[in-house]
Amino acid sequence: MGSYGPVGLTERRQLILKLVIQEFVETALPVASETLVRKYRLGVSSATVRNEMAALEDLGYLTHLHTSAGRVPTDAGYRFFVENLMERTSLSLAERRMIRHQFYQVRGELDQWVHLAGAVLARTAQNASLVTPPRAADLLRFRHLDLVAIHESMALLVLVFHGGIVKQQTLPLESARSPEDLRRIAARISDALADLSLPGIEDLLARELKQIPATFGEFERLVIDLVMRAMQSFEEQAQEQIYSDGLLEMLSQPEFLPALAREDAERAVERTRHALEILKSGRGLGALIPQALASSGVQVIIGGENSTNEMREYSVVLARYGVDRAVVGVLGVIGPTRMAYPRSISTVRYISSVMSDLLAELYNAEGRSAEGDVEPE
Amino acid sequence: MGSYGPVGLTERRQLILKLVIQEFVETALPVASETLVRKYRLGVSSATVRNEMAALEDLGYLTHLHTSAGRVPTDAGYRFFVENLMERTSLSLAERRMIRHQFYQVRGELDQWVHLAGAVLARTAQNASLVTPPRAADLLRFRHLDLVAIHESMALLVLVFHGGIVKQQTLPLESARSPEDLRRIAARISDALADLSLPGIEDLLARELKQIPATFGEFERLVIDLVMRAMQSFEEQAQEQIYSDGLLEMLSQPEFLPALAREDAERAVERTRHALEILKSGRGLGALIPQALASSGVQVIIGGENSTNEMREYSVVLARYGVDRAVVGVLGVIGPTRMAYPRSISTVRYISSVMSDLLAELYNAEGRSAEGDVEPE
DNA sequence: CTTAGCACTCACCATGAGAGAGTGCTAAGA
DNA sequence: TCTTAGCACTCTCTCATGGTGAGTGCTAAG
Repeated sequence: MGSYGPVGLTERRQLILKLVIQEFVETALPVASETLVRKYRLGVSSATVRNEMAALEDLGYLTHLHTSAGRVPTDAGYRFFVENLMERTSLSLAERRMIRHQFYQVRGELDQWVHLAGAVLARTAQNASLVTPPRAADLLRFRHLDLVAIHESMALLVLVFHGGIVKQQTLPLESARSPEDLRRIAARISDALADLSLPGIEDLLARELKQIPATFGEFERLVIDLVMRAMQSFEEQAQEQIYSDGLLEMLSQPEFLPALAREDAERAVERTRHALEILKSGRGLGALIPQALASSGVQVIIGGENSTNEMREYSVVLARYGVDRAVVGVLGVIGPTRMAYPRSISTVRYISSVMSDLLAELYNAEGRSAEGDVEPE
Repeated sequence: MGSYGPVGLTERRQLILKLVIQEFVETALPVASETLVRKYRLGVSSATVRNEMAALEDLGYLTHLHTSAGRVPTDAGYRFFVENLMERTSLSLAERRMIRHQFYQVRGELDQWVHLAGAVLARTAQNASLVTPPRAADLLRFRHLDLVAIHESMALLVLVFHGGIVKQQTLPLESARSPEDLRRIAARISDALADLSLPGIEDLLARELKQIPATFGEFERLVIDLVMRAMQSFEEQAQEQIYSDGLLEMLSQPEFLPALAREDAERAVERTRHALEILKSGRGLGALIPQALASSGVQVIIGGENSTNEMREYSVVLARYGVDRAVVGVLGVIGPTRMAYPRSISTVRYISSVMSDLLAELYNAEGRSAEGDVEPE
């Protein structure tokens, strides 16, 4: 009985904190001392539980909105729960199989991975999801380009970068050119720029300028210029790109449903708009991405721990995915602070590992999900 | 005074109907007889207006929710307004310039057009927008393919179809192949399949089978098979693809804001969820697309005119865009039946014409927006 | 055909009472 | 010293009530 936890909390208090959180996460209703005693056969009276709750409140782990309301966890309470009390679970075998299978079905279609990840995250964690597309770990590197004539005065420039990234761009033609001509030019430029990053291409051009018989003609220079501009703009917008899904799943949480939430229905509407704005604009989320890219492991940001005040009522569970030193991205779950953290965390961890495996195949390398302990199928 | 409108409505009744609709669209509040007299100096008493309103109600153009509430247009009322009363306006020159300019900035990036169209439609009409990507008018036609080695046992297959549609797909390699090898194979297949549709490719293969020295090796056959499968799945999912944007703009309409809408705030939440579901699932929208593709001109579907009951409270303004016999798509605006129809219609018409012009450049042809009367910049 | 006048209908709002849930405190018991 | 029964207290939620105001429908006179 006298055993103390990490922060001087008796075991019983830890148990009560844990139960309060579990109960609140499940019902979204403030939890009463009586409820705990009844539901979990605590073997003590509600008065005792009340005393313990009061202590937990003094310590900052719980609050209540008014005198006669049950207890609700604070951000600090959730934090303690996530770090010390929570049982680490995995997704069930059936769920993992199902998820693997879905990814297997689109394994050839690289551009579908991000969408699928977003959809699966959202459905599995019953919250909104965010996924950044896989990006070159350091600098974007050129792989290949192709020129396709559309008609006499217009061509399509197809760019392929490392990491399976494909971009398309139209290109006006001064004069008609034969397919063979275009093919030859494309091959020549592809070979010249192969595996170069943007600075690498700049170097190449600088060196090439000094040679008397110029390697590239005017048209080639135009194409290379377009390539560079595309790479430039791609790198600039790379950070901002956050794909998100599962708005509907998140809005099914009682926080957004006035029928269940006791408070005024207007609050629910405000929250909905707010959530929409956050997901659409990415404000408050953008700052989390570099942070998640820098650290390994699943990151949990709870409510007010967010840098922006806007995110005070939301928690975010993030992980990196990808292949080290080659291509990386971030994916995660966002929802109200009252979130099933164990499940969100295991979902994020698992999908991160699946995405990493997929990318590893592209790179012929070991996948590198955020956590070392990847669950195998 | 004795002049009669198309359906036996006196001119004064038509005027009153028009004013009720204008007023209701503006304020979202039921409009009272007194308000009309005061605001528009009708020169008659409110009692007279009430009599006229009662007549319009008998004719099915107006209703009111309860005895002591002002009048609200019915779907039939809106329909009559759109067909007979509404003044046809255009977007202002400044707006058109701005929009053209935005499209000009992404003119090279084909894949941005749809997003931009969605964003601009939504912002200009202050409602949600829907845009289907441009699709081949009849059958998808192959233009070109390219093979890029990623590593020894993996290649990227880049497919280019008519209409600037680009698809990517990974392709496992049985054995390592040199870039030249891949290039040669890609060129051979590209030439063989150029401009063919799916049935065309099937024909080609059937003919080719009869020749004793097979034109294509095993690997080539594999690639062609992938091409065919990609074309197949692309055509299958072509109809379903509806991009939508502007949810936030639509949710700014008073219908979704309990603060302004007098009714219960719960209704606002329900509506929000409902709108989300419609836009996300595309249920009720999918049916409208073929209809819009088939007819030229701006289509207006008002409330209950929608086939699905789900869409009873929404109106949709749609137009086709594209290049006849080559590539076409549909774009439009969706919002509550209480919608600024003239503005929505002119927005849809204008953006349809801009998109058509852009596509026409790709095709070296005349653009073909839904309406003949394209406003020039 | 128009309109002043007026009764009537309803939503809306503030008020207040009553019920119920849950706490905090106190004092007795182990 | 810890636990607990008992109880007062607090606060939300709900429901009923009556008053107010907006707006209509009707009637009868101009």
